[in-house]
Amino acid sequence: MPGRRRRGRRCRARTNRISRFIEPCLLLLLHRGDSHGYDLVERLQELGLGQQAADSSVVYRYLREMEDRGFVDSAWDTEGAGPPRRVYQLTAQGHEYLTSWITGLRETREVVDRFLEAYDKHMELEDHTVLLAERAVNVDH
Amino acid sequence: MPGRRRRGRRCRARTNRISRFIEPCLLLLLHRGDSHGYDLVERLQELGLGQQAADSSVVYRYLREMEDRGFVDSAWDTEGAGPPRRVYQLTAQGHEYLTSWITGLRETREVVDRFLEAYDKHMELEDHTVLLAERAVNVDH
DNA sequence: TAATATATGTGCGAGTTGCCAATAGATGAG
DNA sequence: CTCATCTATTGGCAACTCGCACATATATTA
Repeated sequence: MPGRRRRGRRCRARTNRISRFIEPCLLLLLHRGDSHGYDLVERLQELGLGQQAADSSVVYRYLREMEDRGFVDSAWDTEGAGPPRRVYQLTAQGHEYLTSWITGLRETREVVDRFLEAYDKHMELEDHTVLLAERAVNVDH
Repeated sequence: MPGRRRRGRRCRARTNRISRFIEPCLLLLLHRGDSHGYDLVERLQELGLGQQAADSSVVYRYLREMEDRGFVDSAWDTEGAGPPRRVYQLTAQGHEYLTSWITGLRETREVVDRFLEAYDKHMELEDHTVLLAERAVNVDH
């Protein structure tokens, strides 16, 4: 038999597992109009991505990464109140990237749907079997 | 203005981003009946998680981790042909864990649904505006 | 005996992400 | 004026994830 094992219990992951989903959300918000990071953090909640607030550092990081990849442009806005804002604008490439995210999400939804259906069907069958078994017992007595 | 930036372009992630989804798939398969890793790798494809094969090392890793967490039990099967198999069996805790995964996935589906609807609605409105604008131009001329 | 299929496992390196701290301008209270 | 606070952006780190390549071992077949 292959190698032994049994390792120490690790502390469970605290990962959100949805934060990559922030990317298309940001792209959609920017498609509705130019905006800066701090504002986007707040507007992400309205989009309702699981009702929990997105971490701001994550949002800023995605914005910078997307700029590096050419999906958004940025410019400093020193007008208006408060410290200067870096205002982001969607590029043509960013728009394409958003549509590719959309197709990807539609596929994801189908995969999840298929899985949930498989689960429901399996559980239904099991219930049915259990019912039949119980009925059989009742008939026997 | 806060700190400078502009970092080197990184090579894009090759992560599947769905592989955590392997976990509930394995649990469902084990709910249908005891099985060993090599077999589960193949049956994962039938469950259709994006048509691409799951990496076997990932599957084995999840199985071991789930055993550490008490969601499955394992026993060596030296009967039958070929090298010995570690046969996994779902525990009561594993069953609970599966149902918690199911509720989580239903939520995920709703979040994705809401997002796709928001996208469609936004794009519809935009098309409409563009149509109106074009019509206005036609009327003007 | 050597190649192949079955079956399980380890190690590594690159990538991801939540949390916390640093920076800095604007604003309002005392 | 000075200090606290709000707005706004960014950097760093430690923990975790995951695909890939490889190691191991048994059974089957050529």
